Amino acid sequence: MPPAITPSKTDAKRSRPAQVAEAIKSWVVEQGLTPGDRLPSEPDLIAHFGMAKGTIREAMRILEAQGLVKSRTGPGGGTFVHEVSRERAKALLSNYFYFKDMTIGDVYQVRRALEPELAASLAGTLSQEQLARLEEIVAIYAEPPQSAEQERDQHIASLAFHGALAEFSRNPLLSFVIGFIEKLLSDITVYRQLYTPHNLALWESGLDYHRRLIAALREGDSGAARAIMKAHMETAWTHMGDQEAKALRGFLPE
Amino acid sequence: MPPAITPSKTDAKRSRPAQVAEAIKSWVVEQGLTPGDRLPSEPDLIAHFGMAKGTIREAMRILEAQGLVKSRTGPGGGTFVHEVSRERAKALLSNYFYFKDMTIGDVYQVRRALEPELAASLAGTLSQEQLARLEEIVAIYAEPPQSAEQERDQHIASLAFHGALAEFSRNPLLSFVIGFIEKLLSDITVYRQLYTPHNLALWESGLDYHRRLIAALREGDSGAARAIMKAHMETAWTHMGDQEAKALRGFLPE
DNA sequence: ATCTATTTGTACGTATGTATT
DNA sequence: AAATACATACGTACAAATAGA
Repeated sequence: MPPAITPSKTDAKRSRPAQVAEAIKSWVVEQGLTPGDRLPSEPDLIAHFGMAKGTIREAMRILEAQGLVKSRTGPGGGTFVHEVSRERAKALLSNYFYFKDMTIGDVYQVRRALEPELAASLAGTLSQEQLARLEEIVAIYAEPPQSAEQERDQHIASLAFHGALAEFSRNPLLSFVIGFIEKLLSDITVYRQLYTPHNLALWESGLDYHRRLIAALREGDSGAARAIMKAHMETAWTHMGDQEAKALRGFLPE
Repeated sequence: MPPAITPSKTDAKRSRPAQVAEAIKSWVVEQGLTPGDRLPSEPDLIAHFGMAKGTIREAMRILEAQGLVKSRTGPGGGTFVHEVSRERAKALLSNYFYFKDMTIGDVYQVRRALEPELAASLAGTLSQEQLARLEEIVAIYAEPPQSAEQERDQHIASLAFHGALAEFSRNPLLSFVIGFIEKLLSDITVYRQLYTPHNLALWESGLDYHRRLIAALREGDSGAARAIMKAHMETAWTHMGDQEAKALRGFLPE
């Protein structure tokens, strides 16, 4: 059942493949197709739109680049509707910020507002497995780092702690934004060695915050969770120093 | 100057066009190309990668779908690096949330945390033109609506007020997230007639909040701006009622 | 394990737009 | 107005991958 869309609509400006991609997208929405559903085969689309193979394929690539479909070869193969993955969405959004001058301070302005809210909303909602997962992560930086490499790994892990909290949230928007922030900071740590020069006091306080947070989450003490996270963010914020002006730029992930 | 990347790297899983797109992307980063810079011509890329035209073109479509390049025909034409636009980034991110069950309540949980912060950070930083723009927007809903259509337009405008504030921010991340939220709510209003059934008291309070906010922003009173926005959000939040459970879904914009 | 059918993936040559000079 | 330089579109042929007999 090929899409019932006219080949060339009023938006004459756009390229043919872009128009086709758009038509297929609307068709998917109209039909209420869900992940796993199959799109018409390449030959079918060629016949239906009356266009060349290359044109149809380019359209498919557009949809694929957006993470909306995935193709498989072979019998029973074809192109299938695909749920845009979290990772894909983060990567695409990173492209946008690549061209922006964003500072660590900018990121923390958002973190300070959102992370306490996340912590509060998570209190009392986590399963034993999820709490255990958090403790696993904390264990990675339970001891002071012995090398620069280990210090970096610990820094990544402490960011992953926040990423895990984000994943546990039932609020897709809050979850995504905090997860994206974690990726931003994590990428910058990996690609640019931009992590706090070792500071024993800061490391100790961070560890303590994370442990107290887990306790508050386990006990379902929403107010305490919020307060702990708030203090955690403020501490990190005040210790950022000159790094806050540092722009994070220079990578186009995928 | 063709990219100095090997045609087929270790990631054998990905399709050829995807690999080429990735190679070109890294090359752009390495070369430090900026928006407006030209990529090698199609024939050059074909020669360099030793691949067929179609393959190269599909790669270009991938980059174009991500908003990273734009092509022009004619002499002096070609494919050019392009800054990912705000609109494109929002559309791509919308694709992600299309598959999520997000409620109005979820959106407001984030709004309540971010909007007051935005308001506070904007106090005293706005130009006369920007303040005038805000007042222009407020004028649209200065009088009670006369029709359902006008009511919708006013609702969109009051959302645009927040969108304008977001655009005025110098924090790209905060700006984008709030702008994206505005788009989400705005789209849902247009596509689903999902706006508050008319409530004169609520309309009046919203108008009042916006006006007082402009005054606080003009006077540079950061604390007042934050407090006003906070109260504004809380009021809207408490008046949401049963709508907060309503999922916003059903559109794949571009 | 081999063949076979199905469906996407790649290659290449040619023709058609489109905008600049 | 015409030539030029570039992307865009078409059509066919063949290659690769995968599931099933």
